[in-house]
Amino acid sequence: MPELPEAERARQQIERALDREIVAVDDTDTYVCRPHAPGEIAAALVGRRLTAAHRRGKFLWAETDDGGPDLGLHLGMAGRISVDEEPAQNRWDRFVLDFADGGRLALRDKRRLGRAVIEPDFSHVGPDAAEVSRDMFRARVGRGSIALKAKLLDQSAIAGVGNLLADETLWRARLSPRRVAGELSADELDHLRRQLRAATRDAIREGGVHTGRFVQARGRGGTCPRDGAELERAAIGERTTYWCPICQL
DNA sequence: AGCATTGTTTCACA
DNA sequence: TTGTGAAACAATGC
Repeated sequence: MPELPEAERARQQIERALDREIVAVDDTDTYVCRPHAPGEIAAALVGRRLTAAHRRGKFLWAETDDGGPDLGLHLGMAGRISVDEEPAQNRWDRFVLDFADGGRLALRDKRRLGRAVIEPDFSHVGPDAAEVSRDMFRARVGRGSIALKAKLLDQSAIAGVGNLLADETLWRARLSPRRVAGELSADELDHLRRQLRAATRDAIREGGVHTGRFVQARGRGGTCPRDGAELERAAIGERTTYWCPICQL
């Protein structure tokens, strides 16, 4: 599920858990909490409160009071943030904060590719895909011999675009995922950035990347919503990619 | 049974 | 050293 729009939703959930005293932490999933040992995150957080929730791309973090450490969270391939919901049945709550008021915040993740960590390092994460400036976008996306689709997925170039949002954006921009990133013109890059912002904004408003017009058509191995052509399919950047061979050039 | 999967990290190689 | 590509990771769903 989680791409930038879902991560933004998760950030808003975390905001509901601010300013409440943390009385217990379940950090016993050593894979989700790696490289921390069990109890390490708990020792750092018990007695503190979360004071602000932030996001860059798909990476989330919360500040804590009294100069405490930041808590980094990532949804991985299937995670979501649940606040004040009943505990999940089958041990899908991989990381949990319990609050003094009886509420709780959980990283609920059927797979275990989500992540909880103290003092997260974002030094290799690029600017947020929804906020990146025109000049920054040209410089970071419009370079290299890599396929354009793969460049959009590179979180160190710009952060937040996942497989579905990439396909949706490229379709809107009428650009082929196979184009070489470094060979796009400045005009094409500006246009791509506009379409990326629009696709992201729409997805946040409508409730997720699944609501995208192209994503919906794509799932059913279908046809281009614009011209009805059979969609092309291939692995690009190690991810399954769909595009319209007629209108995406 | 086998394969694919909305993500990230790590490693090999040019 | 940098950029690129591929595999590993965990668990579920089709």
